Amino acid sequence: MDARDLTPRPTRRKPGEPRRSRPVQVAEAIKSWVVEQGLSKGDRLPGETDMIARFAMSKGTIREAMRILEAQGLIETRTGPGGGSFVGEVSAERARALLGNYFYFKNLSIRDIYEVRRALEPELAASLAGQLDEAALNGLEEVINRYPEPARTLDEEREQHIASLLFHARLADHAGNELLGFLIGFMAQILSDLTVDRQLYSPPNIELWKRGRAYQLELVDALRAGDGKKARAIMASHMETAQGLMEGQEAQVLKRFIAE
Amino acid sequence: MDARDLTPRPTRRKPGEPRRSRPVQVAEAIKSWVVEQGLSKGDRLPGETDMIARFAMSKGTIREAMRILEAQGLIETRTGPGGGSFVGEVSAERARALLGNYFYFKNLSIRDIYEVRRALEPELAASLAGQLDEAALNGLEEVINRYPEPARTLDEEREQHIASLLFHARLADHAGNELLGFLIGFMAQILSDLTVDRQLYSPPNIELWKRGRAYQLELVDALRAGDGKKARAIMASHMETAQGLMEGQEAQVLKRFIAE
DNA sequence: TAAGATTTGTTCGTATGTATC
DNA sequence: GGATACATACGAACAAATCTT
Repeated sequence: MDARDLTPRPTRRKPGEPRRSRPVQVAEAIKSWVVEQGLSKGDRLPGETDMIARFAMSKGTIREAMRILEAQGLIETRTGPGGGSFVGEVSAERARALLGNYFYFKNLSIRDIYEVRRALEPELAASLAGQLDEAALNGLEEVINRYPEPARTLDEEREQHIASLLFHARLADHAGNELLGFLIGFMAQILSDLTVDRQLYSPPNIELWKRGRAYQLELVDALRAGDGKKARAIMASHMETAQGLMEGQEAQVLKRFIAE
Repeated sequence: MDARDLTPRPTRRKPGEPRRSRPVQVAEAIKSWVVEQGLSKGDRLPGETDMIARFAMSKGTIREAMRILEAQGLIETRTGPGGGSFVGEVSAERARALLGNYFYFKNLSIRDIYEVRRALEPELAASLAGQLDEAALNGLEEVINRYPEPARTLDEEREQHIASLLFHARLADHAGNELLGFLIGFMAQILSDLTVDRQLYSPPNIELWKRGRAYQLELVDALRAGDGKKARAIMASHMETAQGLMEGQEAQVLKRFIAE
């Protein structure tokens, strides 16, 4: 392994730019070094003492840099012999969390989310027709059948909402297109969070439960039959009614909030 | 400000879960503390010495925790009197970068990206009809007119591709729906990166330039006229031809690669 | 301009924890 | 269980940035 001098050059920064601390600079340097070397998942990075020598920085600075890369999901670190830091793929879960931080401040409306869902989910449904094996299809049906009856308590109601979104997340997991799959999974998650945070499951809505369940069963049939057009149509229709019902819930919550 | 004991409790971890280092635990604790307190953008966090006391941890550990939060875009830190760490909104730019890390490993195809673009961009176009003021419309035209003539050099060709994607990013900036806007901006960026990385601008493609430019001019007209249906149709058509041409470029690159 | 106060930034030496052999 | 090879954590001292006077 080459041991070039990796000391970060004192790059000029534009007046507007915030000053970049050394740990940040080191993290950037390590990142581009990894890319240059063409390292990939699982490959080992130089150890702490090695880094200290290469970058001519103290242990503390190096460690802060490593924590930065770790927070972004780019490396993983283990102690002990054979330990050290390793290149790690960013997991879908972490990517969802990081992206979720961005939208945390944005106060998305149900309408915003469904505008995107209505455009994407039917495409996914169509692309999946005839592509799923029996195990996958059974897995979907298992999720649907977790709640064969209308909810009796508020807790059950909440669980039903979440299970219904889980159905879409499962569908997304099987997407051939990873971009499409990720986006749909992400939306299922923020809807899940919103539902819980804003208690969109209250008051109970039997209509939503009945329609949602029927659509999902029909959809699985169409997927099993390999009928892409039908799958797309069912999903499009499902999205439309779900949006209407969810916006209704959102309005109720707002009303409740104002009334207090 | 209350000074409760925030020492992280030694929470049991499941056998599968990787061990969480103290900086990570502290970062999580700070994050949920901020949420509990209802702090928002610009609010100040306790200083380093304060944190050291609250968490009963060393300075280094606290600092590593802060770097983790900083890497996620959740806080910003300044030195000097009146300095310290502050709650900061995650910028769109940072969110794009973090999400880009996830897809870095995934090797998306042009087809994958356009499957999503074809579903989303027409929606954006339609939603923007009649919504943009003259300044915004002129801004869009300025981008289009950066390259009124076909490229003469490879460098110009690359710049034209990127400017064309910038047009879409600008459009996305004006979206009323922040989710939709972010996603389209993100796709413009990864396409931009892919174009440069894989040299998808080579060989020069006059057809792509001519059609793209014509579509964009028509689109701005439709937006100015407030004709949503027309805007949607133009964008849908634009996406379809662009996908075809870009997949052609991708195939050429592949061929060139095999031939070598 | 200069000095002083405040707050983060960086270093180094040492000790401890953890996983492998 | 002991030796080894790693990361992890602590504390005290010093440096740098920035605001105020």
